[in-house]
Amino acid sequence: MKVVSFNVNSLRARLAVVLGWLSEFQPDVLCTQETKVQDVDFPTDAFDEAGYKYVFKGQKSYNGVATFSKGQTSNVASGFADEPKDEARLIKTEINGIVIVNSYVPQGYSPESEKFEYKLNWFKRLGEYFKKNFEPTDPVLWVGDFNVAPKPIDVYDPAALSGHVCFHPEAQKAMKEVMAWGFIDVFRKHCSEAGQYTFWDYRLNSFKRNLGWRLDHIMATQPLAKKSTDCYIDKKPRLAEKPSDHTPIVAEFDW
Amino acid sequence: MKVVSFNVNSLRARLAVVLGWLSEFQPDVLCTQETKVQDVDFPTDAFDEAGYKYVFKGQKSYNGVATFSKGQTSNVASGFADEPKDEARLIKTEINGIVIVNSYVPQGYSPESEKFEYKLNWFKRLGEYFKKNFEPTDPVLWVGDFNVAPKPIDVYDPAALSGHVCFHPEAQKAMKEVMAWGFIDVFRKHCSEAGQYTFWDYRLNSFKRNLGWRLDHIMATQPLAKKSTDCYIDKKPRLAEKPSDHTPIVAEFDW
DNA sequence: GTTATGGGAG
DNA sequence: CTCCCATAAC
Repeated sequence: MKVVSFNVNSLRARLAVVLGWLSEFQPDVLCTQETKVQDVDFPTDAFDEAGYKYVFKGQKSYNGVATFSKGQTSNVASGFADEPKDEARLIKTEINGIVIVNSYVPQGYSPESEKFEYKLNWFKRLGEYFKKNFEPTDPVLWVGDFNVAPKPIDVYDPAALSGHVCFHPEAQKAMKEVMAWGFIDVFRKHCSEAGQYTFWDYRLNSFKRNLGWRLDHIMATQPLAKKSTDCYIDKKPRLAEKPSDHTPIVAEFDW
Repeated sequence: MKVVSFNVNSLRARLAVVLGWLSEFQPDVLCTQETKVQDVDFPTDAFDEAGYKYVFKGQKSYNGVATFSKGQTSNVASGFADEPKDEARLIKTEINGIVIVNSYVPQGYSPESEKFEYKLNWFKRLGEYFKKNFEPTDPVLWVGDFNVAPKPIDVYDPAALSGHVCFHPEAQKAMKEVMAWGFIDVFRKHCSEAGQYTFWDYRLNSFKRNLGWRLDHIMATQPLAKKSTDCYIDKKPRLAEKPSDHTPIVAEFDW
């Protein structure tokens, strides 16, 4: 079973890239973030033709998540139960006996801002969400753009980026506390290399110089993690005609 | 010798269409209007690669003209000599012994507006320009988007469009007075059919219903007109991925 | 840089 | 419907 996370930076602007990549890569599950499309405008037809099921939660201009799958989806829910008016950043579904939580964690703007507080709190709420709804012994995947590079090895220049909202001790701690419930970093199970990134700023020619960040993750509970056979970042979509600033991360499971 | 006029409605937005069409059609001269690009941003590299020379006069957002050619250009001049601060609507060059005046005549907004006065006056100044600089016995081409359909046969519904700035007796008269100096309508020399248009409004599905206007013209002085062998409108670019609202008009000369 | 928006223009 | 712009977010 092949599961992917990909921040598409507008699903409609990236439609050709996403469809081409789906067709070539044939993942079982594709979790996308920053779809930037309202539900009413979601391009369902294109994915019907591609033979994928979909669940989505979007809003105008910003955020938005969508999960595509070959197999049937069930028990779909979006956002946190207590906060129906939240931004479109979380969608849960069950596919093939696995709970898949697709999340677009707030970026946080600056460490002094309210948005950063919102980010830290969002992680906290997500931690409570897992505790309340699942057990670490369940097959659960937490997937998406976390807007956090967990360790110095996960950014191109830890010294220069020190204190950035996506490489900030408090953000790292907030993420770690969610992890502590029972998640394993599937990528780091398979690869301990430096220089492995999923995001490059559009500016500065950062992709060509590999000035990147590892912000997109596939986390699995123990029963799933022990069945993972591979995890890798696919940089091909970043070389497409209209690349996103993120690139897909792929995990494979014996499931 | 193949000469073309094409209002591209943004040269940069239409770059792929224009390059593809150039490569397929191989005209000797291509006059474009509404390039909507400042000279500093002109996409010279793409046309260098395509093997075309270019002369251009542009401005931000609106108007702009560019003439492309396989052969060498000389004696380039833009605008009217007396009005250096005019909009970028006229560029003259000489190619292969022919004077080529590429013009984007003001649209005129509404018959009551100052812009319509400007349009009528622009034709008048152009008439004086020809009188002052050339003889009707010279090989001169006046080419471009004139924003005038000269006769009822040149619009899809003369009754409904009566009084429109592009089908207005005063605009038609102003254009006719420039013609009277010594120009022949090369298209009408070869084709007297109705329903032959070069412009369709993006709205209303007008292209599919052929609700068009013949606004783009290739006019020639006698020595050139008598050597014209064909003149036709090529609707293929209007079927491209990103069509302009205009389509090219092509003239061929034994020259 | 690249996406989005809304307003102005045709 | 398709451009342009300015602004905002990342």
